[in-house]
Amino acid sequence: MAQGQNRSEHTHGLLFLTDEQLRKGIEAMFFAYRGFTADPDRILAEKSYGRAHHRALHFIQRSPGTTVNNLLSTLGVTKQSLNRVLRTLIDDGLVLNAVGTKDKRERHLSLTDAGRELEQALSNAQRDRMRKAYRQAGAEAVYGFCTVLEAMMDPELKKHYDQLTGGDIV
Amino acid sequence: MAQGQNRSEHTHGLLFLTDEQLRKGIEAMFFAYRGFTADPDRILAEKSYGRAHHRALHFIQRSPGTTVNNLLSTLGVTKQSLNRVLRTLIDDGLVLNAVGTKDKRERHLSLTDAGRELEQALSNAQRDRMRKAYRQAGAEAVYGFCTVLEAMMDPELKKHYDQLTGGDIV
DNA sequence: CTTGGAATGTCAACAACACTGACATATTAT
DNA sequence: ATAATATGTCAGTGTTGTTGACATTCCAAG
Repeated sequence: MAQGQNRSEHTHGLLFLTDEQLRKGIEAMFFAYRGFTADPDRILAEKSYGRAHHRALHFIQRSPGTTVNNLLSTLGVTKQSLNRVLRTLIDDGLVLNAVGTKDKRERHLSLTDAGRELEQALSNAQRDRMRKAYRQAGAEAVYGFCTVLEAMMDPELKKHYDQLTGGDIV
Repeated sequence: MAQGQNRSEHTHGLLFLTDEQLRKGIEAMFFAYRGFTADPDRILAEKSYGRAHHRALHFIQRSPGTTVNNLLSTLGVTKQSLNRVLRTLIDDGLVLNAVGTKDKRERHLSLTDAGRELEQALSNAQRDRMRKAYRQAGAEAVYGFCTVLEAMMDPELKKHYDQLTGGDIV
């Protein structure tokens, strides 16, 4: 299917992108995302948690002491939706909810030891797959991988990403 | 945050992957996937369809005449879940459901003109973002992007992907 | 030709996770 | 005092996934 032409586009740095090539990239995203979430999903199912719990744990771990509002805009869900998840995590003793010292309206979220433990288990599973994929693909590919993903983000989401990662990946 | 070291890892082709770097890749997938689905989601919301409808339309367009069972294993959902979606698409006149000629148990799925029209609108929106990201990132990056995504897939899903794409991307 | 199994469709119930809208409370800012 | 902010909560709804059960249709093997 015109693979020679495709390769030449690649090696010559030209981008004559056909709909077919774009469609392949779309399908790659679809199938890869399934793999991306598969391992944590298995762990979560055991503890009757869902993906939403994983996301909350991840970003709380990533920004300990973050406020509910900040987490809200990072995750891009409604407060009711986030609250349902946070409620169970707090009740189960995985997340701490501390009243702010400067502004007492704010609640600062952090993980308990148990919360860190689960977050670690989930992250390890996800990182294992990511590490294998990285190793298999090679450093150049990883660099390109992140570059394209960053270019795919909505500007508003990119801000959150940059804030978390310091704007540079790999 | 040790970016000089990161860059050297990249340029020297070595992969000393820290948990921090892997975590960044994970967040890139998370934020990018949100952007990836954002544009089709807006169109779908207007017509009160969901992502599941988009996926069905996409893979039926991709393999016209495919059977329900094949679609089932590609999408990785239960037949009840898929059937609910197919039902509405067939009733709304977007999908055709033809009894198999050789094996009359099988149903062969294809798009009507209206179905093709919606699928095109959805795909165009998604491809536009993908195209911009590809152009912005460059050909080398695109190649790496697909390589890493492919390495991230479950072997079972990779089969479906290879079957659809012919095993070579970009 | 009967029978077993495969492919499909459908019903019911349920759960996760998103949404909207409304309302309460505490706190801070004006 | 009053307005705005940050958070929490209640109620209702929708999409998408799940299980389990059951019927139908049809192919293929005995």
